[in-house]
Amino acid sequence: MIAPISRRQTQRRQVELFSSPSDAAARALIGWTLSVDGVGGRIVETEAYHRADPASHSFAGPTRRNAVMFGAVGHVYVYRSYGLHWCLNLVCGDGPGSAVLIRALEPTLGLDLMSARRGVDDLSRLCSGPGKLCQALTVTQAHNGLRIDAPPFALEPGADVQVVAGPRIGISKAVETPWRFGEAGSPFLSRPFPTT
DNA sequence: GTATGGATGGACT
DNA sequence: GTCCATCCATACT
Repeated sequence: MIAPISRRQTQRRQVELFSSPSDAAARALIGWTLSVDGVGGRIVETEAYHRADPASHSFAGPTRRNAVMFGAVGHVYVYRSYGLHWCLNLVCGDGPGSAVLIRALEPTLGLDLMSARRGVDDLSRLCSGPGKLCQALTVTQAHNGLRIDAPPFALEPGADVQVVAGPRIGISKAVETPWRFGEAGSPFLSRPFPTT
């Protein structure tokens, strides 16, 4: 059993993470534990976006919808997708307009609550997609702009894991930029990574 | 003012 | 594999 790291250590690692370029941050986030009101799990899949990226919401400059992306790092940007689902991003990067989309979690905290919210028992389908994990953690527009290092959110570093990269999902521009990251072999991904 | 399309998920064939 | 539910920022007219 590994001793829990100190709060100070956690803060130091968060600051380092938030200020990294979004692709490095997206890769580094794999293995961290994210929770909302004590419910959540290990991050196993992310995608990076940044200001000069045609696939990014921030590409066209600041708007009311994406304003959080141009604000302070360490805050969450929540947006509605296809009029139906919510997607959770962590603002982080070496310049304004960068963020990391949290795409999948390995459920570890509050399993019963997440199952009930999702109406699904299968752990591998509980948080295996950006819209699913928001439903499981009850993340909505109301969370847009909140800090990820303060309640109801919590973000804790985890052990290093083997990370694989691939093309991002569901975008029509910059399709080949390999800025989707995931834990190698995890059964909790939204989709498998292409085998290279 | 109207048109459009997207960082999706689930139900269905 | 296909289809559809249904919101909102943006790009037009």
